[in-house]
Amino acid sequence: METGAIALADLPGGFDLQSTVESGQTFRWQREDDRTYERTNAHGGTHWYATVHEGEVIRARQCDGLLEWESTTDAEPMLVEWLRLDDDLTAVMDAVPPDPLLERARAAYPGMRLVRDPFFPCLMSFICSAQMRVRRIHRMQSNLAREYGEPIEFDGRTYHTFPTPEQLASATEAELRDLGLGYRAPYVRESAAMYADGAIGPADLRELDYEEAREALRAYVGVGEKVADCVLLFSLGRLDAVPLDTWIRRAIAEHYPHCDRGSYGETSRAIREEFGPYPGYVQTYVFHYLRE
DNA sequence: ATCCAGGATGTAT
DNA sequence: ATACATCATGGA
Repeated sequence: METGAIALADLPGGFDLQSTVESGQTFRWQREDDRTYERTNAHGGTHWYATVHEGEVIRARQCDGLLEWESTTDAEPMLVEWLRLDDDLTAVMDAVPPDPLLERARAAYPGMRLVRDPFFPCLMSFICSAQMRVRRIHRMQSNLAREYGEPIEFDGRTYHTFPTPEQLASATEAELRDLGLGYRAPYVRESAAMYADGAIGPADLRELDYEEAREALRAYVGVGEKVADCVLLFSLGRLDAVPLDTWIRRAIAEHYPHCDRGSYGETSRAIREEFGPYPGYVQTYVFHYLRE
């Protein structure tokens, strides 16, 4: 086992592990007490979380100004990438427009960062997210990993990789429905097969501008404008993407009715101007704030 | 029981 | 382009 710690005091804007990995951006981190996304009375902040990527297990917790980690490999570069520890969060926060709702949301979770999740698990997660509650989306991804991923032993516990596109494409619709995916089962199967078969991926998407990329992602089954925005924001680092989900639409109706332009595309443009130079960050703070 | 959840799809207009 | 019904499932 390799271990290490990242000093958080040096990070501009700080960091908060719990809100970052339990704010509905990523569904591949598991609390070691198996209570991820459950409402708890605990103060939070010192839980161990675990994730698996490319066959490597990483456990991390935040304690005394450190992000401590234990892993099958040197986890520091992965943590920096996945948790966007390279973002200047101070600059992001300073740029939040002086608006009551936005400032309340920003102040509610100091140190919360966007994530930079791997493309395929992110795509599958948000295909599953349609008309689902956050905790259930997380449960669905855990079910997929347990049933179709590869088990890895680490420090006396069994972890699972997220299934490869081929592994998910080989599942039957009935099997996926048994995991609680409901009508999203064929979407997951079909889109996994598409990606395994060479459909558009991160490298291609990086060459497109934001709205082109959003449109291109809709080629996947079960991916509309909103899910595409989630993948662009939480995986591809398009910080201008603003997923218009039920919570944000509610906020628009209540606080920014002038931004409701009828269509998704036009409302998106209007709200991106309202949210300032880092609209994706602001969206995620508002979402987490309203949902809690 | 009834309603709702990080919506997308197919169909009709 | 826009409006509408329909799609599973679990939790409150």
